[in-house]
Amino acid sequence: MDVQAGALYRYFATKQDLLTAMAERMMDGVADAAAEADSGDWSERLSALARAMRAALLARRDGARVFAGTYATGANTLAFADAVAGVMRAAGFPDDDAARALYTVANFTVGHTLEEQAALQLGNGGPADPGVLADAVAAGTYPHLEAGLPALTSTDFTRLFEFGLDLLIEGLRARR
Amino acid sequence: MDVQAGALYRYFATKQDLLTAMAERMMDGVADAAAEADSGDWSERLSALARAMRAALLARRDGARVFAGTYATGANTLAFADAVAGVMRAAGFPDDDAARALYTVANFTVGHTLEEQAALQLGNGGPADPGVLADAVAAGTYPHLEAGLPALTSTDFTRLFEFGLDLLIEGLRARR
DNA sequence: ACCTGAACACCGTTCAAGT
DNA sequence: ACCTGAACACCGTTCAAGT
Repeated sequence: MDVQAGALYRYFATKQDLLTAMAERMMDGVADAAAEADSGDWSERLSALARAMRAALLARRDGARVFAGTYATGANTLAFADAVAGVMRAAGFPDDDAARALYTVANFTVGHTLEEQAALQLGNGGPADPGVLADAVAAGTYPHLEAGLPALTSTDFTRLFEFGLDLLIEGLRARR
Repeated sequence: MDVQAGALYRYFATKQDLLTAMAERMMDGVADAAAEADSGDWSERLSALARAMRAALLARRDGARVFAGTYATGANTLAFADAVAGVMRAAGFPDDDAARALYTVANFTVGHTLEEQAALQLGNGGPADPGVLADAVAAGTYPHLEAGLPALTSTDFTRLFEFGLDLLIEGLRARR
């Protein structure tokens, strides 16, 4: 914005408040992903919500860090949370499990995207480039990491996200 | 430490380096949790590693935030990663799935503990107390959140962590 | 009503000077 | 060898003064 930093204090009491408003803004429309899911299957609707949240965080520089650093309780964020819990309850899960599943999915999504965006910035001329991990593994004796190095240094974060999401959904299915 | 801030620059080139060293220090001994697990079952050994990591982050103020903000590739962190991948490979998972499972477990654990420590600090005279969520839900129309409010506002973070961990493990079992 | 510009306290970093 | 003290640039915040 073409404005001095101090001018923002007319609209937000503190920088935290500004960041919280930004987090709220990022979540705009994310809850709609459930209704837009192709099938009526609960697992597809849950996946759609998680993917929409990841996409929303990825759309802004440091989106995950901003979201993780705030305690957003705005309408968009609550609508998203309500949608996730709603999908779970409709699938037959008890109310408290639906609430816990919401936290698990959200925490995983934020944790994943936090790492994804951090890796993106390291690639963009940051202090440590991705080769650091390969070098560190080569320097020590980590047989299991060495075996998984292709997957560990892969930049296909979508696949990594889908892997974790699949684990959560299969875990939910087993508990149903 | 009884020392001026500037004195630390004899040991660390930048504050980031100091934080990375702190992250490394927190992970000291966490990898040993796998060997100390009661049973030889892979799921018990994996759970033990995840619990040990959460405990290590919880042991320090802002532990999760420090860990999430660094790109730690020290011996302790790599030993932990190698232990997780090792448990997975021994359980029969292919190398790349073992690597991805490591990321999923780590991202979930960091994401969960990040939120857990944030909530702890909000309780300690922070700007927003836990009642904020209840108030926000009461003000709007969020039927599914209302139904799950007891679980949503619970301070039993161990139970919440175990719930998510169980989902991941059952998801892994289904894929095995 | 809304912004600028200057000021303040604070923090990351540097470095000459002390011991 | 290791620390202090002062300095610098930068950032979050405040506020009087402008339009």
